[in-house]
Amino acid sequence: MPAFNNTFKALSDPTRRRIIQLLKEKSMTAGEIADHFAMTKPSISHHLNLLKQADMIIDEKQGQFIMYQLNTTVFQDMIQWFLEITDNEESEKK
Amino acid sequence: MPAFNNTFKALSDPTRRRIIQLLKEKSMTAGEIADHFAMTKPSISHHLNLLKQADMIIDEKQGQFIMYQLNTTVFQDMIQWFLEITDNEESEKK
DNA sequence: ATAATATTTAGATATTTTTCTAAATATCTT
DNA sequence: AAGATATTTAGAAAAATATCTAAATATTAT
Repeated sequence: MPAFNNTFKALSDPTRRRIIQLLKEKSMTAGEIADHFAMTKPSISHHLNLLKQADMIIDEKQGQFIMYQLNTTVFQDMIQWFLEITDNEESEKK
Repeated sequence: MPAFNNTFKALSDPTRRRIIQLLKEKSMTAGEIADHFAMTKPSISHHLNLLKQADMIIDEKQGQFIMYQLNTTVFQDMIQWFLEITDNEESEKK
């Protein structure tokens, strides 16, 4: 169970948000992802690791490659959080 | 126009998220907010400042007090961002 | 088995963030 | 005007984060 805090932390970095946007379009290998940034591969690998710990992406080894894909379920939970901020009352059934 | 980045940064801290939750219930003065935390007032003031820079709260001086209130419009924008992640295609009208 | 490719891990450094104490500013009360 | 209260600003210290280079691991191809 990934803490909510990890999710927000993961989203606080622009590079990680861009990675999410990229993976929204299609799944990619770590190398492909890294090619989109002016940053070393170890740095991207670190960001991928944080996203993974936040349960926002899923990795699958394919031979010597590692394919990354978005895990959209966490985003649904996020939307819930935001809705509860904006909704006046409601949803407060104890 | 507060950069999107500030909003995500603001949300990345648990204290600030709790402040948002508090203000969701009702507007409060800086001091009232601070009373909910085991943290000094200057620290809370700093968090309030970050939330304000992210345009997530509005402050209004009332005599010697400063009343803080939630600005929900930004949260609507956030929800949009998350919806665009989860929605498959759609909304891609150039 | 060696070499080449893909990716991560380890460790170091620089930057950013959080939090504190002390001081400053502003308002209200006497 | 002096004192009390509410809040912020300034500056410092500690902790967390982002990024790099170098090395390690794993897979594929020769």
